[in-house]
Amino acid sequence: MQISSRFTVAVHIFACIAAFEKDYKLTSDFLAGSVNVNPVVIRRILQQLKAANLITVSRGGGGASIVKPLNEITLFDVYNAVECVENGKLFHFHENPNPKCPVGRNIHNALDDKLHRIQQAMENEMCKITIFDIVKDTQAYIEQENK
Amino acid sequence: MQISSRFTVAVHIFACIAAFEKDYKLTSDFLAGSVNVNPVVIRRILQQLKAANLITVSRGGGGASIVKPLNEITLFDVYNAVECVENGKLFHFHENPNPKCPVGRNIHNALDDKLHRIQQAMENEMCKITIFDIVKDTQAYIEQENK
DNA sequence: GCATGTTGTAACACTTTATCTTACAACTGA
DNA sequence: TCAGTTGTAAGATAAAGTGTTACAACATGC
Repeated sequence: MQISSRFTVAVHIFACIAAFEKDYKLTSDFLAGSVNVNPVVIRRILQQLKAANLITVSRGGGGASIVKPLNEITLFDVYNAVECVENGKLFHFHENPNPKCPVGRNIHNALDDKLHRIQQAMENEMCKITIFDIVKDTQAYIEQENK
Repeated sequence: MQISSRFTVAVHIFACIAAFEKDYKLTSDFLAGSVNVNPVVIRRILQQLKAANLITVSRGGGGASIVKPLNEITLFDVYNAVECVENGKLFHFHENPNPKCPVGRNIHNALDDKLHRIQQAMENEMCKITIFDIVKDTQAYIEQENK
């Protein structure tokens, strides 16, 4: 199964805030319009990003804003914030290998470190990419349109 | 969401075949006993591994066997064979960003290559690990038990 | 203080996917 | 021919993702 679209939606939200914070109030309705999902979906993700100390959301008044420099927020931070995988484990290991079978009771030992290495490789790459990179490239594509 | 347990089950199957092929006939029932799932689940995975030319399954007679040297089968081969993600895309991108919004119509452009890099990092690591590594380590753990 | 707009969150519906299970025809080797 | 096994369909169940409605809590401007 794929990694939940919450992740790409969250990145989209950051890109929107960065692009429009000077000109608009970034309400869940506004963001929902750009992402094209229900505002409640946006609010739920905003809550997760807020819990991870990546953004603030103004109750009552409305609007979200980013609390750190864009180049200090990595895709891994966002990925973690929106909890795309259970317990941080990318792979779902079959639950009950047979302990009476020599292979069954040792497959976890033999495989776990390798699965972990694979996951690490992915997460390392996520750490290398920041929201700033996304915002910069998005702007570049937008400017390219205006030529 | 996590990557389907079909993947770890498939690896478990390889470990079993390698460990027991001299002493037992590797039927779906036997494998199901070690993995601790329904034999039909095993058969379906065996079909996928067979379609990827990694194993053969004897109809009628029964039993599965591996068709290549263990060190020529990577975890990536297995992962691909059991189709853990749709269209080979690890990330589920939200379907309909708003084309009327500058960010909405460019977020795909700005993000796709980065998601691809992340996926590549993971797949590269998978390519580095072979079934031989798993089998070897499993045997090591089994021998350790007998001390 | 009140009206207005917004957030935070619960509740529920719907869809999709994974996983499990039963059943049985097709096949193979003894 | 028989016994054991595979291949596969069909349906059950469970879990997660996603969409939607509703509404209390809250902040701000007037």
